[in-house]
Amino acid sequence: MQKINQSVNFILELAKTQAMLSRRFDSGLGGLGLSEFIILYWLSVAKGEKMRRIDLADKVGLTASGITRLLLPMEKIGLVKSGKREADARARYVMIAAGGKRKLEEALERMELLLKEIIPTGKKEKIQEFSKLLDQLQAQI
Amino acid sequence: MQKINQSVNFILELAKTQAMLSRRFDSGLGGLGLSEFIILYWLSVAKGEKMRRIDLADKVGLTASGITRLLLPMEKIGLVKSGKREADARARYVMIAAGGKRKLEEALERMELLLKEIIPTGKKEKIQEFSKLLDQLQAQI
DNA sequence: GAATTATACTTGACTTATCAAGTATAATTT
DNA sequence: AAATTATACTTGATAAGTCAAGTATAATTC
Repeated sequence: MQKINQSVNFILELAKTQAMLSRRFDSGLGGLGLSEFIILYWLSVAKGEKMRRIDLADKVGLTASGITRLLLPMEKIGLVKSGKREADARARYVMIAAGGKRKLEEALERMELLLKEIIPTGKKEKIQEFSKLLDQLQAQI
Repeated sequence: MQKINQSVNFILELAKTQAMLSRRFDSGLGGLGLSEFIILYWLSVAKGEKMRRIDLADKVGLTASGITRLLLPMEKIGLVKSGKREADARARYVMIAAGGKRKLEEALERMELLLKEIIPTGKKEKIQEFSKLLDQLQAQI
């Protein structure tokens, strides 16, 4: 099974990095899982601090079903709340709740600290460049 | 929750890309999940085509427990097989089985096709550079 | 060489997602 | 305006992992 394609190698690296990072963040964000963090972040920057579930799924990269499942316990413990949508009865808004804002702010600080240890200072520019590349890849998946 | 740190943004992009990619690969590799593919790949390039579970876990980026759980059904359907290790009775070898080799080869072809659609031809060099950076990040996690 | 500590692996209980199918509403076609 | 198709969301069944704790063996320390 000899020489490996560079693109395939990239997938291996990406998968490994993500597996390691999500484990690290799941246990280092003050009780917030990485996915919960990401959801709260997108809600916090959304116009009116609310989004349709489907748009949230799109931002996060998960399925609508996955979002439903993640939001359920988050709503139960007061991180988010739900609201109807007048214009379209199929959709429901999700909003970040007060508890979610507090948790997010705390988690953001912790994440920045962790990232300081993980990402070498000199690589900041490369990181930004790669974020753009990832964006382009997403468009093709 | 204003402006976002570039490193944090990178994490969001990475998580999203990985979520999208693994969904795509899970359903596009001829019945092999992405993690199964990765496991088979590492076994296929290992010296003697066998590895200790712990070394496999390290290569893949998952926990030993996760590897145990993944290998169980893979062994049952003939993708891998297990062997003892004479020198150390704590460890067990995993080996790629004939069925695993066939599946891997097929999956590798499919993945290369998918990646041709996803990764722009001009970005090959960037991708390689990115892989190296990911390697460096892993060392800090 | 006995006791301690470390390593390799597995297991129970649980979480985080997936897919396929179902429900309800909205938009489009005829 | 009735029928069809598309969208937004949820649900049942299941997969893919995690962590904490347990078992067995190996290595180290005293």
